[in-house]
Amino acid sequence: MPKPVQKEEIVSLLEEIGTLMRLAGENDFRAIAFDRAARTIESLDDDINKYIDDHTLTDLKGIGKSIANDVYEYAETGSVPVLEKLRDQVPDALIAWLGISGMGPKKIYKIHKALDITELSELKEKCRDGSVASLAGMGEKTAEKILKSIAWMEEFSARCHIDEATAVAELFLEKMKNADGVKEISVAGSLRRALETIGDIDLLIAADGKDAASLMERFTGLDGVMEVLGQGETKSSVRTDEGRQVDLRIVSPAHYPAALMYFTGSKEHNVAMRSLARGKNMQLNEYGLFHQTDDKKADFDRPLPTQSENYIYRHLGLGFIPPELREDYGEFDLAADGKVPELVELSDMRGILHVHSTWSDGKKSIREMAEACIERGYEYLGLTDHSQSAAYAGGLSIERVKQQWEEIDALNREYADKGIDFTIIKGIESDILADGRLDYPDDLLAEFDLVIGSVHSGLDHPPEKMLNRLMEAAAHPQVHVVGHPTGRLLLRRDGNKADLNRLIEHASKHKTAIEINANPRRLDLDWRYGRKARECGLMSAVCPDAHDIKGLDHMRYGIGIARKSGFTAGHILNAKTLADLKKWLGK
DNA sequence: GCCGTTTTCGGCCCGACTGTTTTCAGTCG
Ligand SMILES: Nc1nc2c(ncn2[C@H]2C[C@H](O)[C@@H](COP(=O)(O)OP(=O)(O)OP(=O)(O)O)O2)c(=O)[nH]1
Ligand SMILES: [Mg+2]
Ligand SMILES: [Mg+2]
Ligand SMILES: [Zn+2]
Repeated sequence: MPKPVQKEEIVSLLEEIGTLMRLAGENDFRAIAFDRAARTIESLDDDINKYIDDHTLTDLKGIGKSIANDVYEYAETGSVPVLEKLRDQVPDALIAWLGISGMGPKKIYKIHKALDITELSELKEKCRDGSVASLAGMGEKTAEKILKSIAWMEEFSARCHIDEATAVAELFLEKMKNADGVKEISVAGSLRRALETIGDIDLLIAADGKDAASLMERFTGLDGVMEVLGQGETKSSVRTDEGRQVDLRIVSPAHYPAALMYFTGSKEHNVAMRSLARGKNMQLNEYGLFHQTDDKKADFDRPLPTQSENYIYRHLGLGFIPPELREDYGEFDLAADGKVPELVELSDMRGILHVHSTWSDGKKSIREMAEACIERGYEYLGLTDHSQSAAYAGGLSIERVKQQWEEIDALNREYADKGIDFTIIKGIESDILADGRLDYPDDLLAEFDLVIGSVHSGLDHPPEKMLNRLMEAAAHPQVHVVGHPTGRLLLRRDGNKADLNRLIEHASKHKTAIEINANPRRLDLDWRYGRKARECGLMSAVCPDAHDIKGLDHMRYGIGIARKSGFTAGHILNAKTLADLKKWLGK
């Protein structure tokens, strides 16, 4: 029996093979096969070791005999011959060079071979001293561009949080939308899909051909544009002062729907759509959906009607797929059967859960937070300050809890007297202690109307132990919601590696919800667990985890993740009316 | 390397921009 492996190990193993293959100049389709296999393993929601023990990996899509045997071999021996051979051929250090924009596998391998260098520092040196420019197919500009790209890479991170990207996008939208000739304008790319982190910001404009050039000029000349990375007739890219890349694509109004679909992606969704089209003797690109010519190219003289994205899905026998679902992560199965869920919307939300006040580490009083909720049209606020062990965050002693309840009671009476239809719910975000117990005696916990159990300490516990803590909390009769289950901080700190598929099964069984923490630094539970969660009938809650008033406006990002998860309003606790929520909490 | 109610071999998404080239490869979206 081979020793158990972690899913993540296999994923990075396959990714490394694929990447090194490309660098080694292998057939790209072979490399793509390894990438695809990695994606399949990554999306597995049961134990990979079962497939390894039973030798059934080839049941999975994109995994054939060859890759399956590589994985079995790895599980047995800890190494794979094909990878060892590739490592001999291509130094691992070259993988870092792929982060330099404008540098792909061909250039990297060529420079590495011709100049016998592998380190980034050496590459910089050889760009400066003219060695790179003297290579065939390269020149002065090549070397300059490499140096510039390395500088960008070292100064700015490749991806950013979604709130930062949203702010950049809104600024550019504002500055472009009233320009002469703009007929339509939209955010596209990962931001439109509400991905948890954003690489660059993609904008699409519909305009007549005569206006395109002046719009491009306007875009590349905007305040805050530090550098123009490229400028053509239909698309341009710039870098902002903050180091974010913004791409603009301009198409004529007739092409706008197809272009919006293309530019929204994801790449994997696009590839799947285009393959589907070919399978039906049609060709899909950013200009539309077309019948085929005899040599299976797009016949631009024979377009199908595409007045909206929806038309394109229809022609391909699919229901409309909302942008958030376009990740090639199961949406085609849903859309083919007409089973795309009616996704939850921000306007479905009736109340706010998981908010901190000055009683613990929040910046605003209960009254201030409550009034901000009222202004935003919410019916209730589930106040959840930190519990007593969270000394670092001003966690509440039992005595303070009781004092807080008095303040809440007084505020609720005041709202009732004034005829304001708003209720503050007595809640707590209780630490899940190292042994899985909660942070107050059960009889006190029972007096709260809302208990969120979250891990804030012992973050380095091994996966199995962490899972046990989370499962124990989920099974605790007084716990309603498990908070930010992995504890990840996007772009900063990986979350714990507990098997969340098992937590989801367990929580569903005990009728405990798992939150989607809407803070753009967390967005945890991750949307990739949505399918599993829906299968298990898990409830969730979209929680701002707000420590100040601005934090309440993070709800939109949490809703994005809830939609990516495939959740309807029926899956979300705080889409319930207060009466229904109370019924659920009191179960 | 993977896959198949049009196939077990021959496809695998498709177009824009750049730089170095003299007709296109490489990279990116
Ligand atoms: N058909 C096709 N479309 C692509 C390809 N690469 C990118 N696109 C489309 C889909 C992408 O969502 C869109 C924008 O590209 P980006 O590189 O900005 O990717 P995206 O925004 O999805 O992710 P990001 O957060 O920017 O890394 O362009 C491709 O290889 N083929
Ligand atoms: Mg993008
Ligand atoms: Mg882009
Ligand atoms: Zn917390």
